[in-house]
Amino acid sequence: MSDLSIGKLSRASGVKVPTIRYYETIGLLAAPPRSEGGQRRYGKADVESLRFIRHGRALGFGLDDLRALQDLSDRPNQSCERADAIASRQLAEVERRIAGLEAVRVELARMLDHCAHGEVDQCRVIETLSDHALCEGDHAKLG
Amino acid sequence: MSDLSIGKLSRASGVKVPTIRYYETIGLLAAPPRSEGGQRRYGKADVESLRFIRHGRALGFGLDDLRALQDLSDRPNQSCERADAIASRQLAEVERRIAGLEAVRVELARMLDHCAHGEVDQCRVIETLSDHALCEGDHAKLG
DNA sequence: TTAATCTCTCTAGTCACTAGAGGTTCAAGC
DNA sequence: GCTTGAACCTCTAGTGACTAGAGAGATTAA
Repeated sequence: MSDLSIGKLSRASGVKVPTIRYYETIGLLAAPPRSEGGQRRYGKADVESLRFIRHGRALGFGLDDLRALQDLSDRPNQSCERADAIASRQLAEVERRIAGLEAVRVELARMLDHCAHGEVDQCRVIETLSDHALCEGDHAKLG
Repeated sequence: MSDLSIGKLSRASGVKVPTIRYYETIGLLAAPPRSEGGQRRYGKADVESLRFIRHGRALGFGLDDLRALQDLSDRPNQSCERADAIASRQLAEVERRIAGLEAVRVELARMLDHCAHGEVDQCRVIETLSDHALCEGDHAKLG
């Protein structure tokens, strides 16, 4: 009802203009009505919707998950089991990534620590990278 | 000299066949000689090269960084200042990501913890996502 | 020789945007 | 009412680092 242009919606929601249009093309945000000249006109519900998405993205949810969570929030009488499941999976994924990055952090720090800051042929940084045996398998994919 | 096919190189290095070809197209791995029938034939140096790359990727380095580090390791008499700089930047980046993910982990855990496991309209998970005010700004981009 | 496996190139798809070209509409000031 | 400049439109292509698949040719073991 408040008749926002895409630029105003962008400022109100913190989501960039091209990103809003992108969300529309993939069906994550409903296509709004248009002005006579063909420009998009949004209402307050769209601000909420985009904030929801933005917050979810900041928490690392994929757009598919956010679509599912949006669908759930539109049907308030359902069990929130599915929402829980999605969030739990995301938490597990985040924990997995933290663990991976932590291992990486340790190895990078050790590399830098042991480097004598001399010439390349004695450089721990490059040496460590070359010598995969020193680390084989102890750091997972970072996703 | 050991005349490996791309499949054997793949098994020896732990890098998938299409990825090896991809590295060749972007100039990260040198184009090898070919058999009479046109198939790629590799030597031991390629195994080393791919292990170097694989280890670097596992540590989160981008392919451009790995190209730079490769170049450095080919010129052993240079100062390793640049290698140090690249690794330091990477360490900082990893630490930034860990911090971001840690904030995300805390919020996801709180969400799930407070969820009464009832219906969607009382669901903390969806509520928290909707209510961006609860978190505004306290978690950075995850990169 | 034959069959199975491997390898070849090429194109297109992934995710979640981002950038740019080239053109149209809107809103504010005069 | 007119002008100007910002905002808006669509469309295509690019990002990083691969991954998937089609359709054809090469290699190798029995």
